[in-house]
Amino acid sequence: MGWESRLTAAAADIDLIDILWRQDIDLGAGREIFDYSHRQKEQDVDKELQDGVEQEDTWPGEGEEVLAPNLLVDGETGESFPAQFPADISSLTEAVPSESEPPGLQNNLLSPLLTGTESPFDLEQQWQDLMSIMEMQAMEVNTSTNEILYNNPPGDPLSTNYSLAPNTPINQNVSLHQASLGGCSQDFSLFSPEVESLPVASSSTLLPLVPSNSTSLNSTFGSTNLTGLFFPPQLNGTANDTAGPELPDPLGGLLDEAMLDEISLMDLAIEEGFNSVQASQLKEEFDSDSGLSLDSSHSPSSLSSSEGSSSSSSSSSSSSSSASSSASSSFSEEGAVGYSSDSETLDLEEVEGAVGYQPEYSKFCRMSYQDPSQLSCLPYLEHVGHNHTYNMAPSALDSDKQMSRDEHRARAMKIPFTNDKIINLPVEEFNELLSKYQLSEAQLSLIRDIRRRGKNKMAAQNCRKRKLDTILNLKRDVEDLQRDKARLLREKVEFLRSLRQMKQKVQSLYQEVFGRLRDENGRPYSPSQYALQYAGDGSVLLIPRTLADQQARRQERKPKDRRK
DNA sequence: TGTTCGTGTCATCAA
DNA sequence: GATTGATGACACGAA
Repeated sequence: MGWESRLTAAAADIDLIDILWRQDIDLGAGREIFDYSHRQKEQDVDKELQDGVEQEDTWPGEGEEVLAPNLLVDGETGESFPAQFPADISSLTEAVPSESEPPGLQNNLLSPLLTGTESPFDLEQQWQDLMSIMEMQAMEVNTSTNEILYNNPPGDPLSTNYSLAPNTPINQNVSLHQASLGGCSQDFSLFSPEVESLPVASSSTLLPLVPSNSTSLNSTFGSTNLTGLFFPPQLNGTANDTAGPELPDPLGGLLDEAMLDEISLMDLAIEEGFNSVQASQLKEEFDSDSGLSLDSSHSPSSLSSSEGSSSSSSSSSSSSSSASSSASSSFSEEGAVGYSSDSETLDLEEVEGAVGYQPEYSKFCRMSYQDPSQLSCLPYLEHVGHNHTYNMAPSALDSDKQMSRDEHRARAMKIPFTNDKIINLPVEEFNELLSKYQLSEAQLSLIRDIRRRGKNKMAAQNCRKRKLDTILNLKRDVEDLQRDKARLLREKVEFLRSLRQMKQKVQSLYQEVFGRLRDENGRPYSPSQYALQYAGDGSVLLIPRTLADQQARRQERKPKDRRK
């Protein structure tokens, strides 16, 4: 049963909450801000109703009948709102606005639980968060966001409204004592030295908390008028003020459906087994401004026709095959060529054992030399079979007709050894080979050119592969960093949400405690005249608002002085 | 027909 | 100084 439907039992309450909500929605406060405290009060109401005790409104003259005349009309929303709300029912120190203070100041004197910690989360900060998360949505590929946001049981109004992560360290059963101790002391200015030094016993204005007896409790919560009971005019006004600027929903406008849909799409890509590169390509479907288009659609199996033909043709080269055994050992020792687009030259073992680059990213590359397994026959490097540049006419295609330009030149110049040897032999062996033959200057020049071009060709291939590796590594790094950023933003959102919930709990506890307080005559204290304040020892004091105002101002000055 | 890609080649630099 | 590797730039053919 949702909170709205429950509220239908008290239409006046709905109106009032709507008024408050509409006033605050501009400031980013979600309606759920009101929901939690209301939910708690409903529980109390149910409890009281079960006791069968029907009581009057506990705030003298603060029922709806009295409330109505005090309503003011909001110039912006056109809604009515109570005229003299105290700044914040949850304010424990400085949240005691004097009624003579201007509204602006009252806003600043909201609950210390809120004001004291809101500075990092002011409106500007919220917008920065919003923008950050808007960036995050474009890169987010983690599934956790959806899980956190959507996996709440639908029947749980708390989790539904607050989207509380399972591990969010929120104690749902926070007691007043818990709320006033330990962990809150840092964030909430409840335990200021001023508070601790208050002359508790001597001050006649300070009233010790006297727990109401059962009768007064019943008189407090027995009312069926939820508005008058839980949101007395001033308290309602406080809730309004508090929920508005103080408790903006960090997720309110951030994780909208469009964003989550996109995140879900990216999550789906991951869940469907896409690897990071594929996921990144999917992302490029959305945002293709990287300038890096790694075409993975070209599988390594799609060897170009030129490669295939060159491979087959070169493998049948008789001269190459005869020299392969002698040359290959030298190549390995020399560490010649890593990968070879003209991989026709070396057998697979030598290709893999040689220097160069293993085709780690072969699936991303169109380069046909990426996959050694595709190279069934691996003759010599000089048999470059790229048919687009050096191939002979198709009519000349037979086993050893597809030769490179240098091969043709070598044949024309009657070079007595293979281009493979020319290119890949170590310098000493190469010179030794040259010395065995009587070669003309033209032949020697051609041989040196062949060797230079052959080595440079392999170097160019290695260079290109290296460049590709660098690009891919950078792309991977970018993805990792984007993932980290998204994770940190998610954590920030969760922390903000937890903080907001804690504030709401404290606020609710304040309301509850204050509402139960009774003076000597059994009447409740007016929130416009009194406020609760925590002492350093964990006790709670009821102090006049004027004193609380002074405390609040002192608290406000402190951070300013610190900045100076 | 223009673009993109893969490749070979040259020039240059550095080790 | 020669050799070799790396790399930018260019040209070419193929898709």
